Amino acid sequence: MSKCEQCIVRQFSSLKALNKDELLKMANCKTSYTIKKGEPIFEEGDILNGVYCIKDGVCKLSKLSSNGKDQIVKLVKSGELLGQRSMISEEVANLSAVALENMEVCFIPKAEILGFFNENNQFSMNVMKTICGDLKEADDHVVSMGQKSVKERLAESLIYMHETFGVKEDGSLHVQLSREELASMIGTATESCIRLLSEFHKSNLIALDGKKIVIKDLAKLQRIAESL
Amino acid sequence: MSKCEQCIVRQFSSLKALNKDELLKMANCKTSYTIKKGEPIFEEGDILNGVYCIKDGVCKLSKLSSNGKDQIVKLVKSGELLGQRSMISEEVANLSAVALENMEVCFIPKAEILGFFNENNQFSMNVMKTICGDLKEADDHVVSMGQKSVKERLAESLIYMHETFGVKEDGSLHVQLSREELASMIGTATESCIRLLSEFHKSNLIALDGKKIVIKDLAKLQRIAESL
DNA sequence: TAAAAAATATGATATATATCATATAAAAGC
DNA sequence: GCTTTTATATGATATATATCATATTTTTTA
Repeated sequence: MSKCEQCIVRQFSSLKALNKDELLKMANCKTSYTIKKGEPIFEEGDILNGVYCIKDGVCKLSKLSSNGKDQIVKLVKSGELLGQRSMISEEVANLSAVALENMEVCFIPKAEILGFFNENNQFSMNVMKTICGDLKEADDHVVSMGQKSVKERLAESLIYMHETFGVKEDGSLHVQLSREELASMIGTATESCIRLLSEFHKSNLIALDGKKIVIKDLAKLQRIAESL
Repeated sequence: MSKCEQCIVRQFSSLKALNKDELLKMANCKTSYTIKKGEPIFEEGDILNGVYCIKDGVCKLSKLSSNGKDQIVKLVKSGELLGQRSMISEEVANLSAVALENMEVCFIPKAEILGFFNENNQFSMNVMKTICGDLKEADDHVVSMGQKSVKERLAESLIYMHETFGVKEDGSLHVQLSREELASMIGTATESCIRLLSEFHKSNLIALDGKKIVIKDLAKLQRIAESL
């Protein structure tokens, strides 16, 4: 069993506040497992009796709207924690988490986390700051959705993926979404999304090769995203 | 100076966890003031050196989009706290807060709140739960904005105002927004908002009298909001 | 590897929504 | 109380986006 000490999640998440003892305790109660591309980590409505540490891979957080379609709310990458909100609110999950690539995650039981809350003030503070950051992002997301056109939102999403998850050796976005998923992130019809991608391609803003997307003119995309 | 003990904010917010001593300390360092309809409590970019308790009145939280238009993100009523997120994140305000009616608020300095964080675990936990609740609301808001039509969102907003802020003696919504504000909450053009209100009026779902809106058929509005 | 299924792409068309114009009504200022 | 300004309302039109249809490509499965 690995000791959590060198884990990427520890370096990037609230867990960096934990001391050696706490890490050891955590290592002893965690469960590690792998999740294949396309499989859920949890689904909306599930009771989460703890949090998930993402050791490797990217997943999408989405919610089913009453019109029967999914809206992707956020993408989450390795180093982050999942399920904190539901655990703290003592509510079932509000969003579903589905793997976009093969993933490695660890599950840490609620009791353990609550223990850290009581004993480690810095850890509590870190969690609080993370959730505050999520809230700010979500508010900004609402503003985009309310005020920007689909084209602007597509440009914005491409930039977001570029900046947050980076590119592969060949320069293509690391996160590969299907056109349907990209549309469900932007809040538009799949066909509209495809059409706008073609348009960006024709204007030489991006290159397309199957699911691969290469951003060729970040500056111009940025101007589009900012309604300029 | 009032002692905070009987204050409505204490009854409804995270502050309910404070004991008599803490309330007294708070009463001694708070500043109360009134804010007239249309005036800001704070604006995005402001440094907030504390939190605001809303004793009376309703305000809107909004953010300026790059297209030059405001998006209203949330409405906040008496009994709630404002500015917690910015204070915890140690960032400038992400949203502007503007009074929709005459308001009475108290300002509590940051140092005081941080003191409660350290000494009163229940208070910290309450704040955390509040912010988690806000995050859930914001995520749900993103889903609405992405998946619902303007008509559905208008129905949804009317229901939200009805349920959250209630009605006056004459049955009209307690919160009165201008058509422009309502549009900026839904994320649409003012004219579109006006047209849809007229349509709801003609279909006998609502009654209109100047800024007053009376919901006449909540069930049917609910069905519209749910895309049914 | 062939066949079937799913994803991507694009055209034609319908619909929702934005924009511009203008009229009327309400509110604010003098 | 009258004038000016601002908000509301509605029509005409333009534009963005959704929907439906169908072709093509890619992926999956047998």
